[in-house]
Amino acid sequence: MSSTVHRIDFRAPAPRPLPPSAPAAPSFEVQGTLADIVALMGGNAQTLPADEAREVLALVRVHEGLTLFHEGSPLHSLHVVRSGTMRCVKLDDDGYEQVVAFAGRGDVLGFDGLSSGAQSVTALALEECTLYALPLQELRRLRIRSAGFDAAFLQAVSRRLRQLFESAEMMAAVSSEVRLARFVLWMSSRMAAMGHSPRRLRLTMCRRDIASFLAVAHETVSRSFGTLAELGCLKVVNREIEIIDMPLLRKQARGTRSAGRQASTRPRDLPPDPAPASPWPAARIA
Amino acid sequence: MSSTVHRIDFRAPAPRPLPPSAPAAPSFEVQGTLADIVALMGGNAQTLPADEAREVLALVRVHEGLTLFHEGSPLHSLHVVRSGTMRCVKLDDDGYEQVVAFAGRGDVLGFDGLSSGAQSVTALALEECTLYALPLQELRRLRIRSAGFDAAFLQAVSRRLRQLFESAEMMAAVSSEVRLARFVLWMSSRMAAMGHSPRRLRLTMCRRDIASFLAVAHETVSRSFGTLAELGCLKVVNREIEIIDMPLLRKQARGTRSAGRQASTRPRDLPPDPAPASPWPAARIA
DNA sequence: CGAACCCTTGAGTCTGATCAAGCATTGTGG
DNA sequence: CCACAATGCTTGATCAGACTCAAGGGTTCG
Repeated sequence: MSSTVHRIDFRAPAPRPLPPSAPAAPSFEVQGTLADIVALMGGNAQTLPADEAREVLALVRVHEGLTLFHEGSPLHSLHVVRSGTMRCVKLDDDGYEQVVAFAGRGDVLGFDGLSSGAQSVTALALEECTLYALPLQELRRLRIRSAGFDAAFLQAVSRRLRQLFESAEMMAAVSSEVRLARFVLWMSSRMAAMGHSPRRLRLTMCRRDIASFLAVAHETVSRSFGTLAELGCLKVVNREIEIIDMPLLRKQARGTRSAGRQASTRPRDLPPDPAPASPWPAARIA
Repeated sequence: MSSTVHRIDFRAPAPRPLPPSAPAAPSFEVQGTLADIVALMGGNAQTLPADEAREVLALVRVHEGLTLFHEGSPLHSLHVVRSGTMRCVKLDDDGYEQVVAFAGRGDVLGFDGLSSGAQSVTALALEECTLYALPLQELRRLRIRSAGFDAAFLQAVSRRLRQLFESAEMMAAVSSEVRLARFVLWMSSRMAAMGHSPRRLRLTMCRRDIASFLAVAHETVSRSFGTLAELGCLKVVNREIEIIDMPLLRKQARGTRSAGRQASTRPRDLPPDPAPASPWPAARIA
């Protein structure tokens, strides 16, 4: 301990090349309506007046592997993912990168840069993606023009914020196996929210990305997948995941103190009184 | 591995008692103006029309240890911290709690619940706190009435979002020592942003809270503090932290491959070409 | 076919979680 | 005012989960 000199950085993700400096020249397509994006963000498109609903918005297409925007670059527009998955990374001082989020359909990108005027993460496409581009000026105009859009927008940002809390919960301590189980469940619920089957996932990111996101080594991700498969929770073939036993998977995702002694389970500073059942409405987080 | 049965959950935080079911009866005080809260959230209060600036807003006071709201409870109002520090936790299925954020002056609480209509975390006061209470209806009214408020509000939410990315970066992998170093720097920059000295910190949370937040054991936090002190970065006396050698601390907060061999430093999939200097504006994240 | 990745598996080492005491502080009640 | 209990903080010893290093199959692509 005293000789920190020898400390080796065992940060999970292996080094990545500097992003393929492709300045990302996404092709624009004039498509999409206000009704579209409102629904996308979780608002109620029905309530939009007809004239608003027909407003046309710009769409951007980003090809696999390309960068939509770079950390530190000036913030011109927000983006809302319409299809595909984006990977948000922060560049470490050493050039290592840390995956801080995966953004899918309905997620807002760039909002976190509003307060500083610069992007706080780099966003790359894990697969072919289409996104609504909302120049800040346009954003303001829309929010003023359409109360429905404004509400939906806030909804989307709120969802994003909650997602980050959830991912904090994922990365929080616990063993790597539990972390991965939670990750799979998270992906599953996202799939479900998009109308897809919650049991069959096609991961769009490689092991290393998952590893970086969960803050473990990519070899550990492999091994944990293996373990979960052995347990009968999953069937794993490369990036194809099938959830075999959902309850078991959930169980794995929990504290996993499972069988055996649970001696120290009792909160050690439990007050003398019997502490009645939880006095507030049970949390109903995913 | 095959026998996960024996896996022990080594999640960092020790068990906590169920929150002191105190229903938190905060005392209300009629204080605070719109100009106040706008400045607090990072907006420009100067630009507010005089009549708007004088709008009076409700303040809530929460005493140390008390709960402002519980995870899962219906969302009535957002809150903006004016003084003090709040601790945001998520309750694990087993009753363990995970600290997901510390909220200080200017931070918005509850916004993440907007999309679901329920609080997604529990908020407790680490010390005596005062907060602006913004009932949702009031919030909408203010946003419509005052463009300045609206802008400031978005700013604050944006800041919060970025903070979460930053804390993701903190928890991300790396050794516990590095994590703690980053935590201290983070606290320091927060102090600086509030006009306080960035070298002298009075931590408002106990070791266990830090441990939970960073996803390590509380003993490890102690040891890491010790190590950083030995290295000459810090002086630590209980919750009083003095940063002695800021550059050294920063260095510790980095990848910390420090001296010795740095063989594998070269990104292993560096493209054949010499890869010129970073093509985009250097990231300037704290 | 080779190059470049991605994924998996193995062996060895080390950080950090656990369990267990010990001080230091605080505050409560006799 | 002083003991006693309750917490918070620190330190030690032990053990195992996970990181690193290394190497081998599988794919995809030019």
